[in-house]
This record gives sequence, C-alpha cells and structure tokens, in this order.
Amino acid sequence: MSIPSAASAQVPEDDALPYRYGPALASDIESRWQDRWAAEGTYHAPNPTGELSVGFERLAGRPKLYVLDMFPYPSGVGLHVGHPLGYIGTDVYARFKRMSGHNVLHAMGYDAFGLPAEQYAVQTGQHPRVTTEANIANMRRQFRALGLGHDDRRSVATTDVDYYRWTQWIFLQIYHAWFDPHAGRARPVAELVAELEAGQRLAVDGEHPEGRAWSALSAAEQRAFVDDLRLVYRDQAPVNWCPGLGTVLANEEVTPDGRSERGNFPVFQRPLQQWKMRITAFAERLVDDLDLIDWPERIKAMQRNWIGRSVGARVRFPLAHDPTTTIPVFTTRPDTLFGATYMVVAPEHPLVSQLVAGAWGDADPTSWRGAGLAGVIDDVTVSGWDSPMEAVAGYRHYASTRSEMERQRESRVKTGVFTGAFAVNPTSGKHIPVFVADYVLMGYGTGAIMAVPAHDQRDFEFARAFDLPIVGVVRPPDTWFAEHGLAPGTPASAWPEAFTGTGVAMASANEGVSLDGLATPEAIAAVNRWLASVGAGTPTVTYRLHDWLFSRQRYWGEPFPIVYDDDGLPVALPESMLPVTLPEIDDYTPTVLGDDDDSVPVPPLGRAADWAEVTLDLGDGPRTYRRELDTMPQWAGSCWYYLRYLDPHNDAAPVDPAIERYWMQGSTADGQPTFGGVDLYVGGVEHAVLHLLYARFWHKVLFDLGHVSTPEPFQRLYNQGYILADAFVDERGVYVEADAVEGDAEAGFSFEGRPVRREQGKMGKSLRNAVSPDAIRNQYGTDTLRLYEMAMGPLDADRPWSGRDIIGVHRFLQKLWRNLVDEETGASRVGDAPADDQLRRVLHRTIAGVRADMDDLRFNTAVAKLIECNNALTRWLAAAGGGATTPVEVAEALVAMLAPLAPHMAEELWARLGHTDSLVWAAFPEADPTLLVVDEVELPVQVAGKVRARVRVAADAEVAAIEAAVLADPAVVQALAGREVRRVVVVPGRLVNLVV
RNA sequence: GCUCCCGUAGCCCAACCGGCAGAGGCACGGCACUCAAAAUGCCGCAAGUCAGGGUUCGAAUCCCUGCGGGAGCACCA
Repeated sequence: MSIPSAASAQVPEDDALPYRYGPALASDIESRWQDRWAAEGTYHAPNPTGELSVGFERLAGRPKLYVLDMFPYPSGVGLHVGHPLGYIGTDVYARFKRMSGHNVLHAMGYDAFGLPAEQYAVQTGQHPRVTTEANIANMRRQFRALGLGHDDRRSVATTDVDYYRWTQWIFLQIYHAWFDPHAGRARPVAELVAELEAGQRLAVDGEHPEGRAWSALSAAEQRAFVDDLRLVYRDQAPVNWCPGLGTVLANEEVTPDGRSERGNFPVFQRPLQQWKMRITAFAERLVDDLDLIDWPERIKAMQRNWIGRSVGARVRFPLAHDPTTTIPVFTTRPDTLFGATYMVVAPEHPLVSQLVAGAWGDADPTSWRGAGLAGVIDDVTVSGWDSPMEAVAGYRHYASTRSEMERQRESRVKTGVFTGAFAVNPTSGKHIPVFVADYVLMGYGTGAIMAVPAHDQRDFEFARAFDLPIVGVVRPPDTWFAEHGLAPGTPASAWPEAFTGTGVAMASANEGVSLDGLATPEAIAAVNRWLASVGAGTPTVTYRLHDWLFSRQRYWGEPFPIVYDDDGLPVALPESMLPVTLPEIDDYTPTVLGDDDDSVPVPPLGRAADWAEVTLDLGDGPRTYRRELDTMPQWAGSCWYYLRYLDPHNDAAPVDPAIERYWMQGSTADGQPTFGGVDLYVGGVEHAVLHLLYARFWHKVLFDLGHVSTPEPFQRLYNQGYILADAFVDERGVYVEADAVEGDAEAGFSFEGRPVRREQGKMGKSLRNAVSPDAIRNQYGTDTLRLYEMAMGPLDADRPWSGRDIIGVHRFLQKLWRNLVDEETGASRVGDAPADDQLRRVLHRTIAGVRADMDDLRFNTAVAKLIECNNALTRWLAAAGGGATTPVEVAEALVAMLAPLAPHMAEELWARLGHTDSLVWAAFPEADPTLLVVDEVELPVQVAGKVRARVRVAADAEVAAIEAAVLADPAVVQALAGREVRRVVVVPGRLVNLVV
C-alpha cells in the first residue's frame, strides 16, 4: 500500500519505538497536513455565484451553515492558550457539520484599526500600517499552526482600503437615510425630500419646518431641516472627552466610575460638535427583536438593560409665576401624580436659569437655601446662600465638580437647593416648590422629575431631608404595614420608607377624574386618558440608550466620506469618490490644547494640510472644501465584517445580494425561516453591549434599505468561557511571572525566594499568567492542545488551565494511534477481520452519542465517548490475542469521528487506511439504529426507594409482565418481608419502584 | 442595594423531560517493563451531590431559605 502523504513520516520518536505517537511525530504530521490543506484549498467554501463559486455544483444540494468567530484585534503580543478556545470550538463544529453534509462557511479576519497600533506609532514613529500588518501575519501563522480550517480567500482586515471603502459606503447609506416613525423603519432621505417637494408631506410629526411650507424655505434651510433628520447627524452636546486618549468616547466606552474602558483615563463631560448615529430610533426594535433570536439570556438581559426601555407618561407642569412655561417630566407612575409634592430639575437642566426667583420667601427654611452644604462648599453659611440665584449657581458649580466617583461614594445622601420657583401640580392645582438636585440626572428622561415621596424611595429621602410633605396616594397592602410595624392605614407622613409597589389608588380625585379605588394599572390608564383630554401629558416610552457618538480624534481609523462647504455645512461625498484614503502624516500624536478642565481635541488628520483641503466638483463646478478630520470609531469596521466574508473581493457592492441571501437566510429544523443570519456566532461575553448592539443597529438599517435580507445579523450567539489560571502576587501586591513560581499549596509558593500568594484569574498579560500555545505544541502537538481545550469542560464554562491534565488526552491519541499503527514498524494494525456484535454495538452507541454531542457543542462529552470507545477496542484486541487486528469498520469510524477534534492525526490515519482524498470532506459516520436497540435490559428494583434487586426483562416487555417478573423475584420477596405492596411504579427501561 | 448564573470524588468534569449518582481525564496506590528512573501498559481507588426545609412513589435535577463563588446593573424617575 503506497501512501504518499505518510511516506515521509519517519521521524523516530526514540530508538525502540520510532512510530509511537509523540511530539516529534505529531509535529511532522501537523506541518505536512497544514501544507497540503493550504496547497489544495481544502477549506474553500464555494459561493452559489461569482468569483468564489468554483465547485458549487458539487455542494448545491447541501444546506448551508455559516459559523462565525468574533473578529480578533491583531495584538502584537500574540495568542495565549486562552484565546483559541472559541476558535477551536467553532472549528470543530464547522468540521463536524461539513462532514455531516453542510456547505460550511468559516473564515477569519482582523479588526485592525484601533489604539494600540497608533500608540505604538506615537512612540516609535513607525506607521501603524506596518505594525498592524506584521501583527496580522503573526496571527495568521498562529491560526494556521492551530489547524483551524478557515477559508483564507475570505480573510479581510478592516484596515484594507478595499474593505474600508465599503465601511464608508455603508456610512453613506446610513447618512442618506432617516427614520420614519410612522413606518417604524429607516427610509432613504431622497424619498422624504420627494414627498416634501410634492407637498405630500408637510413635515415630520405634524410640525412645519421653521413654521413654513417646504417651498418657502431657502436651500440652506432645506438642507438643515433634512440634516436634522438623518440617521447620521452633527450634534453639539456634552460628550465624553478623554484627554488621556486625546479623543471623545461613546457612552458604551466609559466605565461607571467615569473612566475610559481602554486605558482607564479620566473622562470629562464637554460640549463639542460631533457626529452621532441615531441608534435610539431603533431602540424599540433592538429590544423587541431580542425575543426572536437564540442568544444566551444573560446577554439579552444586558442589552435590554443597556437600552433601558421604560413605559410611562410625559407630563407638563406649568410654572406658577409663568403658566406659559412648563417643565416636562417623565414618570413611570402617572397614577401617583396626585402625590407629587415638589419637583426636581437636574443641575444641568436648561430651564434652571429661567426658574430662579429673585429672593427667598420668608418661609423658606435654611435647609432649602443650602445650609446643609455649609462646610462642604466654601461660600455657604449655616443659614445658606443669600438668594436663590447664588444658591442655584453655587450648587450647579458644586455638582459639576463632583466626579461620578464622588457621587457614588456619597451615594444616597441627598443634596439640593430650592430655586425659589413654584410649579402647579396639574391634578390638584397646588403650588409645589421646584428644587435643583443632583440625584436627578440630565441624561435620563427629561432631566426633571415630579417627586412623589410617598412612593419613591429617592424622593422620600429628599423629602425627609428637606421637610417636604409626604402624601400617600397608593394604599399599601396590610402585610406591608405589618412588616413595618405600623397599623394598617397609617398616613404616609409616618412611614419609615416609601411604598413603591402597586396597590389601590386613594386621595386621587379632582373635578375631571377620580382614581380612587382603582388598581395601579387601571389608575395609570385612567390618568393617562385624563392627561390627554386636558392636554397636560401623553403616554411615552423612554430609553436609557443614547445616540451613538461616532467621531474619534484619531489617525488610525476610517476617514469620513464628508467634506464641508464654504457655509461650514457638511456635504456627503458621492459613492464614486470612495474610498477616502488615509493621508500619510509624520506625527500621529493626538494634540490636546489646554489642561484637563478646558482642553479641546485636535485631530491628527489636521496635520495633513494638503489632504484636509481639497478641490472637488460635486456637481456645481470645482470648489474648495475642507475634509472632516475625525475618524470613525473602531466599532465601525466590526459592524459588518460578517457580510464581507461572504463576498470579499466584490468591487461593485459590499456583498452580492444573491450571495448574501444564500449564506444569511436560514431555516429552523421544522423549515421555518430564521430571523437572523449567521447560524452560529461564538465570542466572549465582553462584547455584550458594544459590538453586538452596534452591529445589530447597522444591520437593521441595511435591512430597511434593502441591502440585506434578514432583520438580525446573528441568529444564534454562544459565549465561550474564559480560561483561568493561577496568578501570584508578592507582598507589594504586584503580580509576578507565574511561570517562575516555585512550591505548592501545602509548602507555600515563592518567587525568587520571596513568598507569594496564589490567586486565580482570567489568563492574560496583566496577571502575568499566560501560557503560550507554542509551548504546549512543542510538548505534545497541536492535536493534543485542541483536544485538551475541548475536553476540559463545556465550551461556555470558565475553567482553570491545568498543565498536568493535558497528558490524559495525549495518552488517548497515543493509544488510538497504537491500535491502528504498529509502534515499532509503522505497519498497519488494521485488518479485514470483522468486529463482533459486542464491539460493533459499542461503536455505534459511540457514533450516536458523539453526533448528538457535537451537534449540541458538547465537545467535552464527545471526547469522553471517543476515549471510552477506544478503551473498549483496546480491551477487545487484548482479549482476542496477539495476532488480532483492529477491524477496519471500527478504525475508519473512530478516525472519522476524531477528525473534527484532532484533524491532523485523523488525516494521517485516514491516509494510512488507504484513502487518497482528504478526510475533511468525508462523511461523518452514521449509527446503525438496529445496533442501538437492546433486546434485554436489567432493571433495578427499588423497595421503598432503595435498590433491593435487579431483574432481567425483554426491552419491550409490557408493564404488566415486568410487574409479574418483579413480584416473582426471590430477592424482591425477601426485601418485602411480607409487607403489602401499595403501588408499583414501572418506568420502562429505567427502573421499578415498589411502594409499601 | 437589585438582578442573573454556579456549588457533584483531592482536582477538572458526566448524569437528556425528576428514574440505579459516574462517562472520561488528572492525581493517588499496586503490578509489568527497566540496572535504575522517566515514559508506557494493565489493574485498582474514592464522593452520595454546599447546608436545611418542601413537593413527589422517587430529587444532583423542581420550589423555598441560608452559606460560598462568579457576573451584570447601580440615584434610570
């Protein structure tokens, strides 16, 4: 038998056993097969049409399957063994599905724009492209060495001009779209303009643009009107300015304590004119559509939480001294309106200056004048500020200097000052005082609240601190009174805390409406009807989600396809002028003018003077324009890469529609079309809100505009776990190199002679506990590494790395090899003699189990079943005597089942079994159902819940027959000891339980 | 503070819709091989499921309480 591919496998392990499977042999096998796969394009997945369609006819009858990994950032330090867990998981799954009859797309690309390469460029002057490309090359090498079966023709990097040209193109699609609230979807701006010009649409939401007809507006006014409605717009608003990074950041990139997620630099609120994307228009769909995709509940919860949908009403409170001015508030409990005894506006609220009264009222307590802040703020005395004007100004300054961190530390201590103004409660007509307090946030709702201290704990605390009335308008249940040691019906002024639950409304009636006696949901409906009838409010849905800040003052990102004309108004470039390429500059340092408090960003692209100013003919002759100098955020490129894998070289569109439909449109097992596109998306939980929210948003816009065919990008999402490892801290609290630590748990650990403490954490550079895959590969080989990562636990579970456990799976590969190949001569140990029934049954049970496990991503149990089967084969060979050979039917099935997990060794053995074609495209074994049924089963018999006997019965025996056999069994009779059997529970195939 | 997830042999982990707690691996012990050691092979080994209560003929599995670990959110009106 001549096996060309195996012929060179003559690297002696040691003198005695030259063909034992070990690191040297593994290394030889692995590099040889990796070369062959690359040379033959083994992992190429054909498209139905276009340049990548060669070979499609052969697979046309197969269902498609799109398996995707989260886009890695090509870091300079390379991979550790924790990184490939998900990549190996998708690779095993993709290989399994290919072998079981799918056309599988599995590709890999690089999210290569971003800060690290740019920061390296700032330090060294090295162009970020040079660093980035070197890192990508290194990562490609590592992926290849892991044996990952990617279709490398489809690899893209976000930094490729051919790629970011289409990122800019998508930006333009979004820019040229607006959200039609009546249709509930994005539509082209051109349609809006056409309708306005035709007079079919006077304006949006019933409001005339500028109060005049469209035709009466000047060209500049028309542009400004339309620009305000675009899904991409310029906004002058407080943004997260991070001087440490020299750029502004999206809310999603700022941690709760007010620092940058990357780099941990302080972040300041600064009003700047920036590009934003109108993701809030899609908030409702982004929440609702979560119900239609197969994602972990945890991730859905995090997205829902981030979007923060809350249903309530917007209510206008007129000012007492100026009823034409109203303060709008948002509340989720409009049924408690009658209990609103004061109002609060956020310190940053634009109405604050209008509110402030000239002088304190005689009855205003010193606490309202800010006396409580004496000692905290310099210019406050124990009787407070002298006037509302000073108090509000002083308090606003105080609030602006408090960092988020301080606010948290002093959490729940309520501060604020009275504005001197009163508003009118629209239900009761009562005048209620208006305060400024920082427990109300400008960023949520309207930045102002009606305060109902009886039924909101924050308002309750504020009311107690400022001696404001607490009026109960929802009657708590008697149990609530009992829990608080109060007599039922105790007035709210005597409650120890607010009652925030639902109940029955009381003391809530005026001439127009009575809520008294209504349960909360009915009371809300009733008050909403009344508010609408008197024009004081409307039901509203509010979101915590803000529009996506899309500008970054960086060099290493996609340039905007935007220029500014002489009027300073933005103009989108036509598609024909794409790509807008990054200019060469000699200094990448972001410039920051001023110190932290009033610094302003200057984008590095401003240094490319020749580029920044450009003469273009945009239809009205050559004119001079200024380019947009900001670049897009790193998230832009990763919003659509999964579409580019489908058709990576298309220069007419981001993706051909026919190819997009082929790969993205899926169906469930019962033939229903799926809602999302990618069949399986695997990645870390850290992208729960950022990448996954942005990508869903872009996808929905592209769907509305007809560029993609599914409403969601990712049908099934799966989070791989993290690999944890011991980390060691010295007495200074500094992590030391885990590799160099000596000792053990009992004797204690030490590093360079000093004692260190053991911790456990996510493997990585920061804990200095990374384990390199190269080291494991040298010691055992890639197949062992892959198998170990899959065997150590469920794919979605965090698990500690344990170097000494790896030997277990390595031994399994060695034993399997030994059952098929003679370790001394390299000759085959596989023969034509058939397996017996018993071995065959073990094999087919294994096939059935492994198939089910792999289909369900339970690779750990699949590995266990393969080990079990091989152990059975080993025993069978031993029992059969010295000359016995492994039956070819068993050998082929075992090797084929091993192929997804340990593809190199499986290919090698497959070739040694006489096959010339790659195992990658071979069929996964199928279990013979007749070998899975058993004729006779042994049932345990429980007497009073304890196993007392076992009976053998036919597998398909009737319940009555089993009962009879059990009751006749002598061990059962003895266990019963004459007691009466009150009930017999027979679970066919499982057990029998006699109840006495 | 609120929400969610997880606690099974010394360790990593199985156990499908509630049905005999154990598939697999590590470690450990014995034996074989060896001058010896490593490697390798064979054989063996152990817990009753964090604690307490409930439902059930039957609970690792469902429910409640507590303890321990992890994650997310955190003045969101």
